[in-house]
Amino acid sequence: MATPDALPHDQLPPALSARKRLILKAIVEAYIGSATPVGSGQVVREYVPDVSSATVRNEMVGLEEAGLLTQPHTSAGRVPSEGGFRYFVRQLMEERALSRAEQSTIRRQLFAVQLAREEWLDVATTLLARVARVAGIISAPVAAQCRVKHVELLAIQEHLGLLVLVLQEGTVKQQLIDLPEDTAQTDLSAASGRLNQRIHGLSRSELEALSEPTSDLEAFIAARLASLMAQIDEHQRKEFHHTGLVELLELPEFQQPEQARRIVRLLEQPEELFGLLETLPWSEGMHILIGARGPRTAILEDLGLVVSYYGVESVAGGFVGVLGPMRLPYAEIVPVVRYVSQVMTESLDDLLSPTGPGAR
Amino acid sequence: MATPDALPHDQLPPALSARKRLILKAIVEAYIGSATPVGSGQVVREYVPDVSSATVRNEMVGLEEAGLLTQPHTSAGRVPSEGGFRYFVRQLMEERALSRAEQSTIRRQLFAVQLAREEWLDVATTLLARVARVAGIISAPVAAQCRVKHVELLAIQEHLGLLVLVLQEGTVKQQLIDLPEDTAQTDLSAASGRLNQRIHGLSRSELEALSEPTSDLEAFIAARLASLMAQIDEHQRKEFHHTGLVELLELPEFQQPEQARRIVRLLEQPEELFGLLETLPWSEGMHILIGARGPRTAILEDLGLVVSYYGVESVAGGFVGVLGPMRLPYAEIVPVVRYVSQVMTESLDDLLSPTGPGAR
DNA sequence: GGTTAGCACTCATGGGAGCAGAGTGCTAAG
DNA sequence: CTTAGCACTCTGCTCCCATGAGTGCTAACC
Repeated sequence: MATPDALPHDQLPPALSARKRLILKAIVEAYIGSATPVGSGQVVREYVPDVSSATVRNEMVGLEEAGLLTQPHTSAGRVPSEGGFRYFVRQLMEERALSRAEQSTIRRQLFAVQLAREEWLDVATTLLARVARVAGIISAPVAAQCRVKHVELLAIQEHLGLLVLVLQEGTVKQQLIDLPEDTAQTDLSAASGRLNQRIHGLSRSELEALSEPTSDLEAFIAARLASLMAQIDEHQRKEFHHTGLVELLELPEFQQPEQARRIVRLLEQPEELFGLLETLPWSEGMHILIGARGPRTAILEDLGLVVSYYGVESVAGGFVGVLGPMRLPYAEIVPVVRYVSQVMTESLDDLLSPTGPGAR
Repeated sequence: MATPDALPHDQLPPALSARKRLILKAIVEAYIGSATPVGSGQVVREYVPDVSSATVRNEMVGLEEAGLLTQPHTSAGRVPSEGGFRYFVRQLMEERALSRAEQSTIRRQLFAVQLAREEWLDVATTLLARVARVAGIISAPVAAQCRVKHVELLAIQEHLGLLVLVLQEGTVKQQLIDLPEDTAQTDLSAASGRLNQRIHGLSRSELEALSEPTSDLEAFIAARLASLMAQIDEHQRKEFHHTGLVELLELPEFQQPEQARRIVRLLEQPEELFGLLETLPWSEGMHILIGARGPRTAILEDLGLVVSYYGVESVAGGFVGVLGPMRLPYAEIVPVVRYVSQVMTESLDDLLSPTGPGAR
């Protein structure tokens, strides 16, 4: 099957006259605001008062031939096509700069939960939701191999122990395990203490490759630890948070039950979304995906996705961003997503640095 | 404001002839299956072949006068009213018994995650979703005060410690905290060891009332512990899981965007649902709420809710159940919800008993 | 040559009118 | 008390038409 993932007009955007660009920008902005087709009259009235509607109409014909606009039917106004939105995002959009106040709000909230890493993604999503207003907000950690920072085994009851694992990025996981025989807490502490000195910073596979266990108990702990880490690596890739679904369903594009179900499915059963995110190169940071362009992005038909990678590759990280209708207010959202991911990366760096967060 | 929470015909259900009951049962069952009004012809054809449709019509007039049926319009069939559904659930429904196989599936899955208490509610919801087919499934832990089983403080870095708290019902919570000064792990272990002997089984408020700390460090740990427990008590009441939203949105009753939004809101922003659940007396176990009957249950208009309490009052517990359209297949769902909550209670009992789960 | 006024054309939308079908309520007979 | 028969009611559907928004084209204008 051919993969039309890159259309020619997208690699080399068509050169447009200044006025065509102005009109396209006007139409996209108007459409983002209203979700209704934009007519030549409206463009003149609200955006380009110094030409006539007939001129605008002539230009619109050109824009339509360039594949940037479409007409739902003959006597409706114009709607930006996928290509039109992409052109807008790349060439026309003027990103709104974040104010000092907005920046510090974001920064404050994300650093506030730095010690409660488990709630981090929830905070990030609600933060995005508040700033970006209407939109489905997603955040998902990326499946990097987790690495040990510290491990401890506590005896809770006879035969019952609690394995506590602190990961390098600051999250803590634990699991109740059956203890092999009556084991004193002191033995457990000693064994895990010795183990700690050897496994700091190791991933699951490295842990398993570790040789020469000093004692049976140590080997036992290491085995349980490896199993827990395998679970985490497996489970982490499935963690996914979202907010704003209710607001999303109030938008006109989701009044048709079919469309509503599509976006609910995407957010509630995010496997497909994960599959898509995995294909994005991390290095580029920001990604703006608009509509379907091939089998992989078929799920994004009529939708827009603004995501950014955060974190440190191969240690800890993931995606945060906004999913919504194709007519997202990109000029507002892009800077917010960029800044949030940036602060999240900083915060992670902070925690991963040897001095720890107390050193700030 | 008057609270019409109890209508007369609900306290004392009207006495109906055997045939009326038969016909009502037929109509409710047919409507649960099809979501379309049921005509006299259909009743005769599919449920009561030994009378004529005219007879059924005559009986239906009586049922309508009793408030158990309604007519969407003159020439449509009958639809059960809220009262009709309630009557059905109380008097007519024959609960489908769970097979051995179903019981053991439920039991196996819930006990399988006994050691990973954090995933418990997710397992419960997906379990219910699978058995109950189409419906929004909820599970929410009830805000009981959490009680200490064991506490441990680990030094992770200079100035940075990890407070690990095992709660009596088997869940584990942890928090990174700043350590007061350079403290050796041995000091921490000793202090938390001493503390453990005194705080076993205490709730937050009891912990705070605890007198005579043996050392500064011990007092410090106790204070941080109390703060963490306060957070848990606060946060736990907000935990809420659900599944099956996508399937729910495919039902005919949720094709109108307005109705779809209502149920999505209920599941995504469950505060209102919590408010309702809190008013239910725990002692009764099973609750079947049908439609709106007063200010409190206004959110349930056109909806049906089957929930059961699980757990041990004032220690740990919550609600599991099914939320969906009013025409839920109650005869299928009620036994499943009952059994699931029963097994969850057992599993909790098991864990709370002094011997622990290993003793099974 | 680009721009604009003028105008015919197209097409979605919304309001009846007419029709078929389902289901009822009533009446009178069994 | 039950039931066959029948008139009646109401929805859903289709067809039709008027309305209006917005276009595309042409010819005049600067």
